[in-house]
Amino acid sequence: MRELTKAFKALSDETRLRILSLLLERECCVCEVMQALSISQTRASRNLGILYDAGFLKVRRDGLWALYSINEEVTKEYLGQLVTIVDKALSGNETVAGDRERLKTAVRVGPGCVRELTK
Amino acid sequence: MRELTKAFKALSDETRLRILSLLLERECCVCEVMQALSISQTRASRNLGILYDAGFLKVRRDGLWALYSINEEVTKEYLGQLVTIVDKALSGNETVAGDRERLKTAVRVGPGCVRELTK
DNA sequence: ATAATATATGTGGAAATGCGCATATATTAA
DNA sequence: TTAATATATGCGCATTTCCACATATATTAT
Repeated sequence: MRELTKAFKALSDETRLRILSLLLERECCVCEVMQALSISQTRASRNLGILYDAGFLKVRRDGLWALYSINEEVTKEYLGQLVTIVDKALSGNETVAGDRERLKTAVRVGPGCVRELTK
Repeated sequence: MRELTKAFKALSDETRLRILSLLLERECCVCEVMQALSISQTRASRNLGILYDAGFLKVRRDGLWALYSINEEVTKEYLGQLVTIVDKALSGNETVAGDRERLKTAVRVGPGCVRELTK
Protein backbone atom coordinates (compact mmCIF):
# COMPACT_ATOMS: atom_id res chain seq x y z
CA MET A 1 0.00 0.00 0.00
CA ARG A 2 2.84 2.36 0.86
CA GLU A 3 4.45 1.74 -2.53
CA LEU A 4 1.19 2.56 -4.28
CA THR A 5 0.55 5.81 -2.41
CA LYS A 6 4.16 6.73 -3.11
CA ALA A 7 3.59 6.29 -6.84
CA PHE A 8 0.43 8.40 -6.77
CA LYS A 9 2.13 11.06 -4.66
CA ALA A 10 4.91 11.25 -7.23
CA LEU A 11 2.33 11.93 -9.92
CA SER A 12 0.34 14.44 -7.88
CA ASP A 13 2.53 17.40 -8.84
CA GLU A 14 2.38 19.42 -12.05
CA THR A 15 6.15 19.77 -12.38
CA ARG A 16 6.62 16.02 -12.16
CA LEU A 17 3.91 15.28 -14.72
CA ARG A 18 5.66 17.68 -17.07
CA ILE A 19 8.99 15.94 -16.45
CA LEU A 20 7.44 12.53 -17.06
CA SER A 21 5.85 13.76 -20.30
CA LEU A 22 9.18 15.22 -21.37
CA LEU A 23 11.00 11.96 -20.78
CA LEU A 24 8.36 10.16 -22.85
CA GLU A 25 9.83 12.15 -25.74
CA ARG A 26 13.39 11.02 -25.05
CA GLU A 27 16.10 10.50 -22.45
CA CYS A 28 17.21 13.76 -20.82
CA CYS A 29 19.92 15.01 -18.50
CA VAL A 30 19.03 17.28 -15.58
CA CYS A 31 20.14 20.43 -17.35
CA GLU A 32 17.95 19.65 -20.35
CA VAL A 33 14.96 19.19 -18.08
CA MET A 34 15.57 22.51 -16.35
CA GLN A 35 15.90 24.31 -19.69
CA ALA A 36 12.85 22.67 -21.28
CA LEU A 37 10.60 23.41 -18.29
CA SER A 38 12.31 26.70 -17.37
CA ILE A 39 12.85 25.67 -13.77
CA SER A 40 15.82 25.77 -11.40
CA GLN A 41 18.48 23.08 -11.17
CA THR A 42 17.43 22.17 -7.63
CA ARG A 43 13.82 21.82 -8.65
CA ALA A 44 14.65 19.64 -11.65
CA SER A 45 17.00 17.39 -9.69
CA ARG A 46 14.69 17.00 -6.71
CA ASN A 47 11.62 16.14 -8.75
CA LEU A 48 13.56 13.73 -10.96
CA GLY A 49 14.68 12.06 -7.76
CA ILE A 50 11.12 11.73 -6.51
CA LEU A 51 9.98 10.12 -9.76
CA TYR A 52 13.02 7.85 -9.62
CA ASP A 53 12.36 6.78 -6.02
CA ALA A 54 8.78 5.93 -6.95
CA GLY A 55 10.09 3.57 -9.63
CA PHE A 56 9.10 5.48 -12.75
CA LEU A 57 12.59 6.36 -13.98
CA LYS A 58 16.02 4.88 -14.48
CA VAL A 59 19.34 6.72 -14.58
CA ARG A 60 22.63 6.19 -16.31
CA ARG A 61 25.79 8.20 -15.88
CA ASP A 62 27.66 9.67 -18.83
CA GLY A 63 30.58 11.65 -17.54
CA LEU A 64 29.24 14.63 -15.66
CA TRP A 65 25.71 14.02 -16.85
CA ALA A 66 22.97 12.02 -15.20
CA LEU A 67 20.69 10.78 -17.95
CA TYR A 68 17.16 10.03 -16.85
CA SER A 69 14.61 8.07 -18.85
CA ILE A 70 11.35 6.19 -18.41
CA ASN A 71 11.93 2.84 -16.72
CA GLU A 72 10.53 0.19 -19.03
CA GLU A 73 11.33 -2.77 -16.81
CA VAL A 74 9.16 -1.67 -13.92
CA THR A 75 8.98 -3.74 -10.76
CA LYS A 76 5.24 -3.26 -10.45
CA GLU A 77 2.79 -3.60 -13.32
CA TYR A 78 0.83 -0.52 -12.28
CA LEU A 79 3.84 1.75 -12.77
CA GLY A 80 3.84 1.17 -16.51
CA GLN A 81 0.07 1.54 -16.67
CA LEU A 82 0.25 4.86 -14.83
CA VAL A 83 2.84 6.20 -17.27
CA THR A 84 0.53 5.25 -20.14
CA ILE A 85 -2.38 7.03 -18.47
CA VAL A 86 -0.35 10.21 -18.00
CA ASP A 87 0.88 10.03 -21.57
CA LYS A 88 -2.63 9.80 -23.01
CA ALA A 89 -4.23 12.28 -20.62
CA LEU A 90 -1.68 14.96 -21.47
CA SER A 91 -1.37 14.16 -25.19
CA GLY A 92 -2.88 17.45 -26.31
CA ASN A 93 -1.61 19.57 -23.44
CA GLU A 94 -0.15 22.95 -24.39
CA THR A 95 2.36 23.14 -21.55
CA VAL A 96 3.74 19.73 -22.40
CA ALA A 97 3.94 20.69 -26.07
CA GLY A 98 5.84 23.84 -25.18
CA ASP A 99 8.24 21.88 -22.96
CA ARG A 100 8.97 19.47 -25.79
CA GLU A 101 9.49 22.35 -28.18
CA ARG A 102 12.02 23.99 -25.88
CA LEU A 103 13.74 20.64 -25.45
CA LYS A 104 14.73 20.75 -29.11
CA THR A 105 16.83 23.85 -28.57
CA ALA A 106 18.16 22.80 -25.17
CA VAL A 107 21.89 22.23 -24.86
CA ARG A 108 23.58 19.82 -22.55
CA VAL A 109 25.08 22.39 -20.19
CA GLY A 110 24.00 23.88 -16.91
CA PRO A 111 23.45 27.50 -15.89
CA GLY A 112 27.00 28.13 -14.70
CA CYS A 113 28.71 27.06 -17.87
CA VAL A 114 31.15 29.97 -18.27
CA ARG A 115 33.70 28.09 -20.31
CA GLU A 116 31.45 27.60 -23.32
CA LEU A 117 30.29 31.21 -23.25
CA THR A 118 33.76 32.77 -22.96
CA LYS A 119 35.30 30.60 -25.62
CA MET B 1 -3.37 19.06 -15.98
CA ARG B 2 -4.89 20.36 -12.76
CA GLU B 3 -7.66 17.75 -12.96
CA LEU B 4 -5.10 15.01 -13.39
CA THR B 5 -2.90 16.04 -10.46
CA LYS B 6 -6.07 16.35 -8.38
CA ALA B 7 -6.95 12.73 -9.18
CA PHE B 8 -3.47 11.50 -8.27
CA LYS B 9 -3.47 13.59 -5.10
CA ALA B 10 -6.75 11.98 -4.10
CA LEU B 11 -5.16 8.55 -4.47
CA SER B 12 -1.93 9.47 -2.69
CA ASP B 13 -3.29 8.76 0.78
CA GLU B 14 -3.63 5.39 2.47
CA THR B 15 -6.98 6.18 4.08
CA ARG B 16 -8.49 7.12 0.73
CA LEU B 17 -7.17 4.00 -1.00
CA ARG B 18 -8.80 1.95 1.75
CA ILE B 19 -12.08 3.82 1.27
CA LEU B 20 -11.95 3.30 -2.49
CA SER B 21 -11.28 -0.40 -2.02
CA LEU B 22 -14.15 -0.63 0.44
CA LEU B 23 -16.56 1.00 -2.00
CA LEU B 24 -15.47 -1.46 -4.67
CA GLU B 25 -17.15 -4.04 -2.45
CA ARG B 26 -20.43 -2.13 -2.24
CA GLU B 27 -22.11 1.23 -1.68
CA CYS B 28 -21.55 2.58 1.83
CA CYS B 29 -22.77 5.40 4.03
CA VAL B 30 -20.30 7.51 6.01
CA CYS B 31 -20.92 5.69 9.26
CA GLU B 32 -20.24 2.32 7.63
CA VAL B 33 -16.94 3.61 6.29
CA MET B 34 -15.87 4.89 9.70
CA GLN B 35 -16.76 1.59 11.32
CA ALA B 36 -15.09 -0.58 8.69
CA LEU B 37 -11.85 1.42 8.75
CA SER B 38 -12.04 2.28 12.48
CA ILE B 39 -11.61 5.99 11.85
CA SER B 40 -13.40 9.12 13.07
CA GLN B 41 -16.52 10.56 11.47
CA THR B 42 -14.66 13.71 10.42
CA ARG B 43 -11.90 11.70 8.81
CA ALA B 44 -14.33 9.49 6.90
CA SER B 45 -16.45 12.40 5.68
CA ARG B 46 -13.49 14.56 4.66
CA ASN B 47 -11.72 11.83 2.71
CA LEU B 48 -14.94 10.72 1.01
CA GLY B 49 -15.35 14.35 -0.02
CA ILE B 50 -11.86 14.47 -1.50
CA LEU B 51 -12.46 11.32 -3.55
CA TYR B 52 -15.82 12.75 -4.63
CA ASP B 53 -14.33 16.09 -5.70
CA ALA B 54 -11.72 14.28 -7.76
CA GLY B 55 -14.54 12.52 -9.66
CA PHE B 56 -14.12 8.98 -8.35
CA LEU B 57 -17.37 8.76 -6.38
CA LYS B 58 -21.04 9.57 -6.62
CA VAL B 59 -23.47 10.19 -3.76
CA ARG B 60 -27.15 9.67 -3.24
CA ARG B 61 -29.19 10.72 -0.24
CA ASP B 62 -31.41 8.31 1.66
CA GLY B 63 -32.95 10.12 4.58
CA LEU B 64 -30.18 11.03 6.97
CA TRP B 65 -27.68 8.92 5.15
CA ALA B 66 -25.27 9.91 2.42
CA LEU B 67 -24.58 6.82 0.35
CA TYR B 68 -21.29 6.89 -1.51
CA SER B 69 -20.31 4.53 -4.31
CA ILE B 70 -17.84 4.25 -7.17
CA ASN B 71 -18.80 6.54 -10.02
CA GLU B 72 -19.15 4.36 -13.11
CA GLU B 73 -20.02 7.16 -15.52
CA VAL B 74 -16.76 9.03 -15.10
CA THR B 75 -16.15 12.27 -16.94
CA LYS B 76 -12.57 11.34 -17.77
CA GLU B 77 -11.49 7.95 -19.05
CA TYR B 78 -8.45 7.83 -16.79
CA LEU B 79 -10.60 7.95 -13.64
CA GLY B 80 -12.04 4.53 -14.36
CA GLN B 81 -8.63 3.17 -15.30
CA LEU B 82 -7.16 4.42 -12.04
CA VAL B 83 -9.87 2.71 -10.02
CA THR B 84 -9.08 -0.54 -11.83
CA ILE B 85 -5.40 -0.14 -11.07
CA VAL B 86 -6.05 0.44 -7.37
CA ASP B 87 -8.42 -2.53 -7.27
CA LYS B 88 -5.85 -4.90 -8.76
CA ALA B 89 -2.87 -3.54 -6.87
CA LEU B 90 -4.61 -3.98 -3.51
CA SER B 91 -6.37 -7.25 -4.33
CA GLY B 92 -4.41 -9.30 -1.80
CA ASN B 93 -3.91 -6.54 0.74
CA GLU B 94 -4.51 -7.52 4.37
CA THR B 95 -5.72 -4.12 5.53
CA VAL B 96 -8.28 -3.97 2.76
CA ALA B 97 -9.41 -7.51 3.58
CA GLY B 98 -9.84 -6.56 7.22
CA ASP B 99 -11.82 -3.46 6.29
CA ARG B 100 -14.18 -5.51 4.14
CA GLU B 101 -14.57 -8.04 6.92
CA ARG B 102 -15.53 -5.36 9.42
CA LEU B 103 -17.94 -3.88 6.89
CA LYS B 104 -20.03 -7.06 7.15
CA THR B 105 -20.78 -6.40 10.81
CA ALA B 106 -21.12 -2.63 10.43
CA VAL B 107 -24.50 -1.12 11.16
CA ARG B 108 -25.96 1.98 9.57
CA VAL B 109 -25.72 4.22 12.62
CA GLY B 110 -23.21 6.74 13.81
CA PRO B 111 -21.29 6.98 17.10
CA GLY B 112 -23.90 9.08 18.89
CA CYS B 113 -26.80 6.79 18.22
CA VAL B 114 -28.31 6.63 21.71
CA ARG B 115 -31.81 5.78 20.63
CA GLU B 116 -30.95 2.41 19.18
CA LEU B 117 -28.89 1.44 22.19
CA THR B 118 -31.50 2.40 24.80
CA LYS B 119 -34.41 0.73 23.06
C1' DA C 1 -42.74 23.58 17.22
C1' DT C 2 -38.55 20.37 19.70
C1' DA C 3 -35.49 16.36 19.88
C1' DA C 4 -32.48 13.10 17.87
C1' DT C 5 -29.35 11.88 14.47
C1' DA C 6 -26.09 11.57 10.17
C1' DT C 7 -23.25 14.32 7.76
C1' DA C 8 -20.59 18.50 6.63
C1' DT C 9 -17.49 22.15 7.86
C1' DG C 10 -14.74 26.11 10.37
C1' DT C 11 -10.68 26.36 13.21
C1' DG C 12 -6.19 25.33 15.06
C1' DG C 13 -2.06 22.69 15.42
C1' DA C 14 1.26 19.14 13.94
C1' DA C 15 3.44 17.16 10.12
C1' DA C 16 4.63 16.94 5.31
C1' DT C 17 5.69 19.19 0.96
C1' DG C 18 7.94 22.35 -2.46
C1' DC C 19 11.48 25.29 -3.48
C1' DG C 20 15.45 28.65 -3.22
C1' DC C 21 19.95 29.34 -1.43
C1' DA C 22 24.22 27.69 -0.40
C1' DT C 23 27.22 23.97 -0.35
C1' DA C 24 28.84 19.18 -1.01
C1' DT C 25 29.99 15.52 -4.27
C1' DA C 26 31.75 13.57 -8.43
C1' DT C 27 33.74 13.75 -12.86
C1' DT C 28 36.75 15.71 -16.39
C1' DA C 29 40.41 18.61 -18.10
C1' DA C 30 44.71 20.95 -17.70
C1' DT D 1 47.63 18.84 -7.96
C1' DT D 2 43.84 22.75 -9.23
C1' DA D 3 39.93 24.43 -11.92
C1' DA D 4 35.57 23.91 -14.02
C1' DT D 5 31.26 21.81 -14.25
C1' DA D 6 26.81 18.81 -13.61
C1' DT D 7 24.31 16.95 -10.15
C1' DA D 8 22.87 16.06 -5.36
C1' DT D 9 21.70 17.62 -0.81
C1' DG D 10 21.41 20.16 3.97
C1' DC D 11 18.89 23.98 5.64
C1' DG D 12 15.24 27.37 6.27
C1' DC D 13 10.87 29.14 5.14
C1' DA D 14 6.26 29.40 3.10
C1' DT D 15 2.54 26.60 1.83
C1' DT D 16 -0.23 22.61 2.04
C1' DT D 17 -2.11 18.49 4.12
C1' DC D 18 -4.20 15.74 7.71
C1' DC D 19 -6.67 15.31 11.64
C1' DA D 20 -9.40 16.21 16.03
C1' DC D 21 -12.51 19.12 18.29
C1' DA D 22 -16.43 21.68 18.21
C1' DT D 23 -20.22 23.29 15.79
C1' DA D 24 -23.37 23.92 11.83
C1' DT D 25 -26.67 21.84 8.61
C1' DA D 26 -30.24 18.78 7.13
C1' DT D 27 -33.50 15.22 7.79
C1' DT D 28 -36.80 12.50 10.45
C1' DA D 29 -39.73 11.61 14.34
C1' DT D 30 -42.62 13.14 18.01
